[in-house]
Amino acid sequence: MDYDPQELETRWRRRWAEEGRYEADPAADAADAADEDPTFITVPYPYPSGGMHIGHARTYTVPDVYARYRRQRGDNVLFPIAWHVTGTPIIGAVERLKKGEEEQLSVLRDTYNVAEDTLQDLETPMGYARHFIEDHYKKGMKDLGLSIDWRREFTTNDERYSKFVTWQYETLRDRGRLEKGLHPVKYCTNEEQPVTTHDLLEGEEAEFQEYTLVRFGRGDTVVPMATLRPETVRGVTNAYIDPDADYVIADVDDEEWFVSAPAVEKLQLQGYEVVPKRTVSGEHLVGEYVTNPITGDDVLVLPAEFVDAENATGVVMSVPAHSPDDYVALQEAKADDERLAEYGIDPADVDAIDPVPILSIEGYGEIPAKTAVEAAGIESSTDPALEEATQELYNSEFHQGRLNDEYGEFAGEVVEDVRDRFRDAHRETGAFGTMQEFSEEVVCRCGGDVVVAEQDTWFLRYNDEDWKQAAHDAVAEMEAIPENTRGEYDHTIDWLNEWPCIRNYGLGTRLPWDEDFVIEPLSDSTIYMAYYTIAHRLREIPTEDLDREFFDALFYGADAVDDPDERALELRAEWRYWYPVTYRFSANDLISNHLTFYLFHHAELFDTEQWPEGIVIMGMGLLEGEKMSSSKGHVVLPGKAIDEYGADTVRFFLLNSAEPWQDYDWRAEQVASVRNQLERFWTRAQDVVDVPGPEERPELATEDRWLLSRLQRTVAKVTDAMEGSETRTASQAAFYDFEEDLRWYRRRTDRSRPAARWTLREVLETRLRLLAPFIPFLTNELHEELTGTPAEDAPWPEVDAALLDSEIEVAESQIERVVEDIQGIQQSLENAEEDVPEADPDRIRVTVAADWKQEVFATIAEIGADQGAVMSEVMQDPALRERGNAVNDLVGELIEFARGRADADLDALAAVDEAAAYERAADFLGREFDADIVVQTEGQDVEAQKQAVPFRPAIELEAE
RNA sequence: GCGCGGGUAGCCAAGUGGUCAACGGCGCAGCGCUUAGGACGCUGUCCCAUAGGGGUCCGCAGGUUCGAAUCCUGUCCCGCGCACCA
Repeated sequence: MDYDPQELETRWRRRWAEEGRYEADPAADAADAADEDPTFITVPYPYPSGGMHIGHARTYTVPDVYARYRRQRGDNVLFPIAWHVTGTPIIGAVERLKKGEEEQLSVLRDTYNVAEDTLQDLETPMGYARHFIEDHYKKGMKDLGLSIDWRREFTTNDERYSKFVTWQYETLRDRGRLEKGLHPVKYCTNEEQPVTTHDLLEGEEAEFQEYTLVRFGRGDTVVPMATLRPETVRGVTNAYIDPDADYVIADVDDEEWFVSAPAVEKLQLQGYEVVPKRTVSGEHLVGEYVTNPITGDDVLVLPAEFVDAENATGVVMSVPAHSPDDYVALQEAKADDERLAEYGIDPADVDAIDPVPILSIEGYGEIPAKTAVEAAGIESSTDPALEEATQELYNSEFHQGRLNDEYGEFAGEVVEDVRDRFRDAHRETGAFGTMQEFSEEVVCRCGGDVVVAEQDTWFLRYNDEDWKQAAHDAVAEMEAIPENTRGEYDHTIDWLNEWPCIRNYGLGTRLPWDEDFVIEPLSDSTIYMAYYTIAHRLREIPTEDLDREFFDALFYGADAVDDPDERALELRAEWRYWYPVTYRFSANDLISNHLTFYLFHHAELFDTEQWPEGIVIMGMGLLEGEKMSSSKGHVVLPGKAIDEYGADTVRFFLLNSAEPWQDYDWRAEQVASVRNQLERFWTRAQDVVDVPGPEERPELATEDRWLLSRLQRTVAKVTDAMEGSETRTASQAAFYDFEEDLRWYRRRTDRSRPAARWTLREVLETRLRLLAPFIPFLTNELHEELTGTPAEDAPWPEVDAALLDSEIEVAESQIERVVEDIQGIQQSLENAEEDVPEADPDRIRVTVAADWKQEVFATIAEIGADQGAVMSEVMQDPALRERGNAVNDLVGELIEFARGRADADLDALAAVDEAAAYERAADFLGREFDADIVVQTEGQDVEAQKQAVPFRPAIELEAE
């Protein structure tokens, strides 16, 4: 029968669905259930804001392979899936669709093949989600043959799920892990509401920057200067303002402030009470003096066009000693008496301004900005090198600059270490304020300006020390695969601050005590693995019964509430049966948020024994060496790949091309080659199925025993690899590596022998079981043909120690070695310019080393690769002593050979009867080289022309 | 800047102290099989070599060791993540 993956895969899919093959439940008998150690595998639920591509296929196939492996090992395995729809991406996608945005339509039509008459179904968020769930993810997952328990699926917008999340957040609040506070958000001044990155036209990369407002004063009016370098306040020599821009004098809280007009709204949005009183041009302040709140010095305000009134307060302080920008600006101001005079400034006052250094740094002079400007040869503020010089000096000063003595308690410290403390100290005294601003311009899709607003929000207190400690404990107790990711969790835990966990709009669960807000996606997905264990049975319970007490009873037991709901206690048994999660498989970029949140929340809400047992990190996918991108159409859809190659090929490629945590690259050429290999495997397996061998195990030839021994090694290696989720190593060993052994076996032996047929059948059955997690369709089919049972229902193979035979393996590798040596000699002879008849020999003479040489090797195998010890042992033997130097040379050579080999291998080698091994292989060697093979022993039959050494027989090619 | 990963033959890629001129795949070449092609099998694919050999080699430069692709130091280059975005 030809390999027809479409046909056979369709059949198995139907069978699995009809049988409910992967629906997992605790054992009916409670006592049995208590004994079991079930396996619970999870993977982050997909976000159906678009279709599924081949990268997703791998994300879900890796856990599937592990799940299938554990099932064959006899575990009860639960592998569930659900759908994450929380937040704004789906809403945003629907809105772009409804607006008829070309790019969005193109992604839907061209990349994801959405039919025209289906598009209207996508115009509601859940309609949109449902389309991608059903037609893409679910279909793709079923086509791939994922062993998912489909009864448990849900979406994060379901009302019962919301009840669960409600319980979670009420519990967290009661435990003091939630806190109300202010938080900077992106806010569209046109739409008058917060916006997300997806809503932006420009400035997606913009970062929040926290400016310090240094409260300079002019009389009773505060003139707040915005700076990112508050520690330079003692170096301020003057200020700059845009003389032509609009500024306002306003009441801010209980004071009068002077700020740029655009700053008014920003300050209002950031929690300041601002009432503008009158608008003036910047010129109003030019030529005036303002007072430095730290030093008490009065400094002159100069006009400057480079000041951007759109940024922060529109008034900046000048620190010419440390800012190349300011230094150059000051030079230019000094040089332009005319302009100063226009503004009524006495040029002499400006001339008198000298840079005031406030920190020292190696490699620069007393005035670092001067050094930098002069070194770069900058003469004008328009010189592009100025920006570079500024950046470089800024960096150096930040990491190496030490504050001068006038900084008192802060003196001598490096800026990097002292800036925040210095700033905080002056905030407390009231000299400094604060204001948030973006690092670049941000524009909303509606065209409105986006600014930073401080908004009331609820935070998760990931900064609580005791919570961090609990999360660290969770990391310490779990298995991190690969192990080098462990540090990343700890690092993230240390670095994580309070996390705003609500948004103004989006799908998902409302904040229980304030319906205006919705819990954001990374915060409503931290313990939902627990929900899987009960999802299917929760449907029988009316939503209104799913209150706080219900879940308290479910998760904390009968004693946790006064009158526990019986149904909750039943579900509790299910939860306790499956929990904790054995492995969570996830992408490495989720360590810095989702996975660490997962640990935090488990550490807080559940007992130690319910904490995650392990996390396996998965690598990224490339497509033909490049990043996948659905907007560019640079994706492969699983459906298309499965149509083209079959699901087994897709699975095998995804699992075999790299370990789960390594990056992989989908290359059509390689995939096609995998398909080819599977087809060949199928064809050869059919041969074995079609020509059955003897029922009972016959007398086996050496080659058969060799192959079976290799098979045992393969079983050991594959099992070991699977235990560590090394799917590449495992599938490589079971498929390709063993294929090499088979190739040798086919070459080496007569496969029509009954013993060979029996052996090949044995080998096939074992390999089908080893490969079943990877290519379940094909292996099920063949294993059923072979034995009557699908491979997945057969137990995982175990190493049969009786079939392991190191001696045979070692002897066989000697045969390989002889073949290679003969080929090497032939090659060398063929290199000759003239024809050498021996290159095509009629007779090959293989001479085995004399017995005394074998004895010397036996001594080495016994004692080890120690020249001195071996020599003194060997010299005890008078016969050997007689040979003197020859023995010494031989020992040296053999010790070289033995060094680095395991003792067990040396013992196996010592046990080999070389002559007998070559004699057994003589027919084979004769066929290989089309020559007569003569095996003889040195000193016994004839003396060879060349010296033989144990495991390196003398080989002589002879032509008639 | 902080954290992680990586640089191996034309390409992909295995290899963490000796069994390494370095697994395997792709590509290329020769031979066999075949009407032909494909598939399959065998052989070769850094340089030199008329007997299984020698030389050079694993980003670069040093070092440790009897011995290094593998360990250490320095250096260059590349990829990924760094938050309120799922």
